[in-house]
Amino acid sequence: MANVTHPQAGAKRATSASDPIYADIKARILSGRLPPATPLRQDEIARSHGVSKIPVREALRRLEVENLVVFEKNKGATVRFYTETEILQLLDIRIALECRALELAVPNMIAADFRETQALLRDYAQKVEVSEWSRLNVQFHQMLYEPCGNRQLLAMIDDLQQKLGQYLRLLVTEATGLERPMREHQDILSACMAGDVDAAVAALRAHIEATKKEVAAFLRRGA
Amino acid sequence: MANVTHPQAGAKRATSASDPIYADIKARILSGRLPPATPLRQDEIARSHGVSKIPVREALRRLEVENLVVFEKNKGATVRFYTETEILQLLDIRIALECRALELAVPNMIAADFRETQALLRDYAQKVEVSEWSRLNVQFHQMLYEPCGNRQLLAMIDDLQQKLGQYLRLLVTEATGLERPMREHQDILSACMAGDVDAAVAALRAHIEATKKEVAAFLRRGA
DNA sequence: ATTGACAAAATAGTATACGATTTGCAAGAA
DNA sequence: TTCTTGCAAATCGTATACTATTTTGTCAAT
Repeated sequence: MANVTHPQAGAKRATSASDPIYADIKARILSGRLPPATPLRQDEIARSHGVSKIPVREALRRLEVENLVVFEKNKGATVRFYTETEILQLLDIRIALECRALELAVPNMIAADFRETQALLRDYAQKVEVSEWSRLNVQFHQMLYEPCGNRQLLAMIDDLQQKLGQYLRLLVTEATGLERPMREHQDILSACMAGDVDAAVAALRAHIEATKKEVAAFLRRGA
Repeated sequence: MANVTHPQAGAKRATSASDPIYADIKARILSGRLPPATPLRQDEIARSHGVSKIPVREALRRLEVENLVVFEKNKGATVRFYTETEILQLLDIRIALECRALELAVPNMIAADFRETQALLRDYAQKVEVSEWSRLNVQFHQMLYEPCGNRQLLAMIDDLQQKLGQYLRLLVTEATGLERPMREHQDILSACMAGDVDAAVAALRAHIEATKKEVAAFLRRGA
């Protein structure tokens, strides 16, 4: 079954006209520049990218599968929004995926991993800019999971992070402050360094559950 | 943020020409009728469905995002295959998602759930047809997770099951026999009925890990 | 003023058409 | 024979063009 010479092996698929359009719209949705319910006019996108509607539609169909846009027959595509319930459910899925990734990663971590992650946490504590917090937070989590060696799992985690970021970028950091997350991050890392898988997973789970509670409160207050 | 009147709320999107094509090709890939590396000729598919290439390409782009087909520039789409490593990694993701779903589901289970699931297991034991085993197995798992109430999570589990089924439909049941899985299924259900979340999750995890070992052995033998 | 009907404009969806790339095959050279 | 080389056919990718549906704007009747 394994077949190294087959085209799809390493294959960064050569680019088609829909690829840059796909990437552009996706980035704009995930960054919040295209808020939920924004209509995505095909002619307009086509014109702005200097192509016809066909690659545009292909890009939009791809985003549809990723649950980032919604098609309505003869009305076109709009940026999808997630309900409060769905956002909280995504956090439950985060717990599943990230705990598993960490569980698989801990046995593979080496000294260099610990050094780099520890250094990241130090930077984290010193940054004052709120916009940096979010980026560093994501990076911390990625560094924890990366040694798990399961690319598909890492991709799913990344996908979730981006979707949630679209809604939570500001809140979590601003509303929460840094103390709790920082303390929890350190707990997780310490358990990893001790090689205690169960403790690390428990700490991570508690961390995400705490985040979930904050998010739930925030959304109740009417986001 | 919640908005019941918004178009995308309940929204079964009205059908476009690419929908039936998408569904057809997806079903044929997942059932194994279109084996990995099969080229998917756009003109041919278009002709057989009585449409032009455009809806066909949209369908294929959707399948590409789902990792079911691969595009190569100017060569078109082929059915994607997963390597042995990737299949085993999918099983690791199964552990993550299904254990989480069960954990969330157990507290929501009611007497009727137990009755139906128990009945299913009895049927299971009496069926002789191998083809039925696989279907009943999937159904058993779905019934366990359904009370978790997280549609997105259930959809992801279903997606995984189908992708794995494409490769493992026969093997797992034929190579393994029924004794082990049956015993493990009963263990899981008993723990659920006792309301013991931890025991249920532990039993499920052991069940999937055992499956993973069998799959690994099967694949090593050269599937 | 408000509503209803209808025409006009905008937009979506898809077939057709065509240039570009790849593939298959045959003929000739090593 | 085996390896090039060079068409010809097949196939892909996308622009153009046309139809169908939805939205918008206008005007008359209430």
